[in-house]
Amino acid sequence: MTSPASQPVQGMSDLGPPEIAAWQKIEEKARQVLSLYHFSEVRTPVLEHTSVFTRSLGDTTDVVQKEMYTFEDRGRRSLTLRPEGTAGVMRYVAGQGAEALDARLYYLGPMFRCERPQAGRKRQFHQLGVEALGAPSAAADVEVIALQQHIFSSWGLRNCRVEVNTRGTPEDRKTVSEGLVNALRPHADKLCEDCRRRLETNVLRVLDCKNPDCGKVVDQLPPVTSFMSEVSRKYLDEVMRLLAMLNIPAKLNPRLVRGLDYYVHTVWEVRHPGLGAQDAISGGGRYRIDIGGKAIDGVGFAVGLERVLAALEHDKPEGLRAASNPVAWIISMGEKAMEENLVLAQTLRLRGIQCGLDLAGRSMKAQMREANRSQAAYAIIRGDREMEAGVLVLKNMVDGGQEELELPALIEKLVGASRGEVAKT
RNA sequence: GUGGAUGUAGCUCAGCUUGGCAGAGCACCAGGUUGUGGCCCUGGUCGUCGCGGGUUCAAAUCCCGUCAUCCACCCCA
Repeated sequence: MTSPASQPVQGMSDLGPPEIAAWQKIEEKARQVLSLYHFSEVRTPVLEHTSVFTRSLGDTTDVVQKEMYTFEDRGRRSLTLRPEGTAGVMRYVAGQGAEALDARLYYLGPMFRCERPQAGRKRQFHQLGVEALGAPSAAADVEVIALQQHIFSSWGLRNCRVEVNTRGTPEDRKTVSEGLVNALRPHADKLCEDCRRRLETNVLRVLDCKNPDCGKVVDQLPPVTSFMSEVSRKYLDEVMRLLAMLNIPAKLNPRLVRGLDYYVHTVWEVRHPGLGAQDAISGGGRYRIDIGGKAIDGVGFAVGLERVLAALEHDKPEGLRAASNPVAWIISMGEKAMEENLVLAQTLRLRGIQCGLDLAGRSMKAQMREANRSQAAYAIIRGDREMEAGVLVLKNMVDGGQEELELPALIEKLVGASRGEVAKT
């Protein structure tokens, strides 16, 4: 069953017919909402020059340092399987004309990170990402957060809320980290081992340490925004005010930290309870990325689709798993009838009626059982007996009633039933 | 990268402590019902016990290695 040759690579998995229906459903719903907000899809390659990521994500981030699938191709170029979507989209935008600098784009596809797999963390996983380019404004950030929430509610996602924070301007970074280090150093003895290391490498990470002792120290600190410029504080206030105006339930979380270097001003994250340790289903923020000599401003977010599906499993999948059932299942008795029924199936399908049939010559009972399993609304029975009489038996699989019809009448009836099905959904 | 748990039929799992014929439920197939599904009854099929090696008269069971999955850390979507 699980010989190495029959398994996918570690942390990667197949999506078969049982799972795929839900995937297609959430993709379709997301696309509908995205078009309401006038966003267009972009598809960039899965493989990029490594520098695309090292430059925009930051050389020292964990994603770049220890999670990327990087290798040399035959021309000895360093290539990397994309660990996230923004960098590639920015490379694309930089190659376009100036008018692309206010594009509204989204992408959907597999991302790769070579981490130790666990629940909610695959080595190949899928993200839906949105990038709204253009000069910074709180209103633009809020519009994108509103879009995100709109997509979530189209999926029927409940029990999740947005946490918002700010990273300030690029100029703020230095004062923030100096300020934090100075404020924390006197309490270094109360911090965990990891946080003492973070004091030197990445102070911001001390803020969201899960260790309760570190939390106590952090709670005593002056707010991070106090190390920032007036501009940054105003920007954050504006974002919170507009979110309230749009009735978007968002919580200011001064301890929220986002890992990638390109973020400025607004950052946010969405968590879902009941997902275990990997509970962030979406993360985003405003960014400024320098690429190809251009500085690109934008705001965006990325949603982890595997985690969304896990969250939906937890909430209530209502409506998301409905696979389309055939309208009719055709049952044949005898070889001659089976051939005629193959023709019938083709006729029905060309008329847009979804149907199935058994071509293996199995017993009536077996074929009926299959019809039942397929959840078809009707069974059509035609054997040699019906062939002689020039009729077909149409059986209603719900109430069990059946009638004999000639071919044209049967087709018309099924066309009607098929339309009814479509109208209902 | 660190620490822990698990891997037996298509699925969910028992059996492992103390080595002795490979099991249950669900699913699937057939019959009960000569051409009528779902419910019920009866019967049946399906296993390199994750993989490789070792110990032993004998290994699903004990030992070593390996691969994979899960949980937590780290980090992230």
